[in-house]
Amino acid sequence: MGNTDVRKPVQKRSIETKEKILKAGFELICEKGYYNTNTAEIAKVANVSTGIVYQYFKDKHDILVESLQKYGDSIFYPMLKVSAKDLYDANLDKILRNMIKKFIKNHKLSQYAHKEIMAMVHSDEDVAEIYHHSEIQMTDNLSKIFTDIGIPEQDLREKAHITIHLIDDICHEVVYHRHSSMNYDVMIDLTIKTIINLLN
Amino acid sequence: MGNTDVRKPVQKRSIETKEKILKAGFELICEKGYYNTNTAEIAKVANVSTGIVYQYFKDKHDILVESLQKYGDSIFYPMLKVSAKDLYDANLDKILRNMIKKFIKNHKLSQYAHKEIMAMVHSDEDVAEIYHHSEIQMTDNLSKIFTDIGIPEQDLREKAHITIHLIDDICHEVVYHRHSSMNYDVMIDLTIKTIINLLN
Amino acid sequence: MGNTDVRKPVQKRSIETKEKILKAGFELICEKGYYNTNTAEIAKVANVSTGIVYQYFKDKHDILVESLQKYGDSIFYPMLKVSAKDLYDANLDKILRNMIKKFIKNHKLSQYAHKEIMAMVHSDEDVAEIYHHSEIQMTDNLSKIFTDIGIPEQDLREKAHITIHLIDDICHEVVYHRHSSMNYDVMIDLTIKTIINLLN
Amino acid sequence: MGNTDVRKPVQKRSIETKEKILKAGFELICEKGYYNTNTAEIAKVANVSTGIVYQYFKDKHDILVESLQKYGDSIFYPMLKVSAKDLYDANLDKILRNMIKKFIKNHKLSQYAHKEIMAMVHSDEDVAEIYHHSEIQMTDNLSKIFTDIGIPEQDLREKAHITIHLIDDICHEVVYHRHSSMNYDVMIDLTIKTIINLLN
DNA sequence: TATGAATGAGTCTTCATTCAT
DNA sequence: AATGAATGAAGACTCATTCAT
Repeated sequence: MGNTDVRKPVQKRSIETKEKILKAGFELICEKGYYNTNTAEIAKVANVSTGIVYQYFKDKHDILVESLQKYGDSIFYPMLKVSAKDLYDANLDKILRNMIKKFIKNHKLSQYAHKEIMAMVHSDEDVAEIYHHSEIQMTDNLSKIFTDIGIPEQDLREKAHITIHLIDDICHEVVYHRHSSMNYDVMIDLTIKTIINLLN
Repeated sequence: MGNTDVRKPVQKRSIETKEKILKAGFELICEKGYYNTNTAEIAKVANVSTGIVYQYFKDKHDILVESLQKYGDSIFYPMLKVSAKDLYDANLDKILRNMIKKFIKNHKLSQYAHKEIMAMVHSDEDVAEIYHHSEIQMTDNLSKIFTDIGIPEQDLREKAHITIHLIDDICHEVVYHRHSSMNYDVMIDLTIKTIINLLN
Repeated sequence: MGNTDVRKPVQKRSIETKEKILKAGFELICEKGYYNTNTAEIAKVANVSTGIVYQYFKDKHDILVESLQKYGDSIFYPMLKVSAKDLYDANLDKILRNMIKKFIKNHKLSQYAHKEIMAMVHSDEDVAEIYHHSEIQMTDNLSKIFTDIGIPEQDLREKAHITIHLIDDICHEVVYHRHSSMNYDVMIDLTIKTIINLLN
Repeated sequence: MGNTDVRKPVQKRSIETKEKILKAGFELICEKGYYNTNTAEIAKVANVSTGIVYQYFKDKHDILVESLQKYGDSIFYPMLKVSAKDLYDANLDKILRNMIKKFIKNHKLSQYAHKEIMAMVHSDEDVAEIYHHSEIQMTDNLSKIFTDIGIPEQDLREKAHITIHLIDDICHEVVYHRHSSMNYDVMIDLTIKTIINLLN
């Protein structure tokens, strides 16, 4: 009888509360990491009481999982959020440069998140599943983009996958900017050239 | 308070004890992650008492740092431990294939470690320093290898850096083998081809 | 890390809990000393969980400081809690005798406290500040009492200070009653006579 | 058979070792307090190993007790170490001033000790016994001095006792010098005057 | 006698989670 | 639906004491 399970909010107010928690949780975890974020803080940032958190989420881990399901893509592959407009001129070099630019611009949320979440992929089945689902989808997205602009079909998904990693790497390199001895403009050019070569 | 500095072991027994703790700590952290490993467990696996840990290490974090300094390379860049023999035939394709093979063979330790440590790079200055030091060194190593086998000098360090990431990515892809829809043999071939192209 | 500041209780229940902890902490510290009292015990005596203690106090030391701020005067200068009634007859001898009597009657709390706290004055800046603030206030109080009953103003604060110590000493002497060879009635008389002489 | 008790050193080297521990322990405890001093530190300052400490002392507490027995007087009543020379001119005012001067000069060791030890008097029977034995002896000493310089015998021990406290108080006042609003020269003069009056 | 490495019980503190209101 | 006070298990770290050498 007693419905002590996690509540599935239907009322508008409920939905908003859950949303606030999810957002606060995601932001804090991204910023400081899962283990350095506590539920009291999440509640505080979400502007709700600590108790209410457990009416919408089974436990802390659940907040992580649900927030990843909701916002994960934005940290996993921010550079792949290419709009139709970006693809309009169908110039591969431009498209790739756009992706990199976009990533760098939006990297705020990803500061800590990307790597930390990746780490959890190895210890947490739920996180792993979300991540790989996201990865496949992104690969498919990119494959489709490539098809659209006339890249030959052969091994396309494998190529897309490598491309994603190449972009991801150069982006992180630039964003975190750790190597003073490295010329980033050269690296970006090299990366783009490499991808274009890979695709042809 | 107190003058209980961290002990610098000189006697043989001391050195062994510190070694045991370091090894146990590193293995557990790699396997389960830093936050999921507690000092009592490290002591237990090392077969020592909890107290002794703090005679050799300032705190738990210190175990992480020292173990990374000691064993870090093996998780950061296992594929770059190329021997002179590997370079003997001077065939780039073979060298790269060897690296990948070596990585895959030795990935045991890296299970959890690589990603988690990378995550900490963003929250932990000490870890960041060790990692980036390692990264630079690996880039230099690879640059030297490339020079040795006659790759032109231009932008060599940038190219080496991209190469490392390409190898790293494909290795993880294969080791964790997540994507049933992906043909790994093709990916390896593509990666090697891409690198060779990049270098010429 | 985290934003778990110390809570400032506003609700009635909160205030009571904090009060209970403060009281338990103070009593235990007085009875057994700061270092021989542990937080688990404080919580137990206060009839709360160990965790809640740290919602109201930053740490164990904070319990000491706050309890001193609240109850300190009662152990530092119990004899100076003279009421207006005590001063009514304006007889110095009677006033002093009253102080001593009052101290002896109320010495329960001070069993361990007075000396231990005094000891901490030398190692603990916070305790020192509270104590000296209390000391000054007591000196001022007594000066005022003296002025009220017509003692000449010259060097009055210095005289009050010496007076306080003389009373304090005789009180402790009597309360702890260590010296079988000493006649306490004589000592009290001598002390009072000495003070009266000092003031004129 | 096995003589596992605490060793009574007879050989010269043994005696010296024990001495070193005693001295180091006493100094550290005086300086930082009993609870803030650990045995490892005592051993280090004494320049011996941690293990050897337990061949000469039953436990940490034993170090405290024995060191108090040996050096206690110097912190309990440093001002009473009057030499025959000091008494030569038989001027009470001068004698008392000398005591105060001597105390202030030698207060180094007493920094922390006096109060802390006093605190322990209330929780530690052994310390209590030592302290009170010392107190009685000092009272007797001073009584004898007073007799020697012709102070009338009546209630002499009680007077000596009060005198000791008066000197003790003024000395601490001056040494720790906390009250900017207090004129210490005046206080010293008042104290001496008070004592002289008390004795006549 | 002496060393100093090792022990492990004890202490403070944190935090995910529950509960009374 | 919501609050926030309360819980208590768990973890990092300390230190008096013992033990192998």
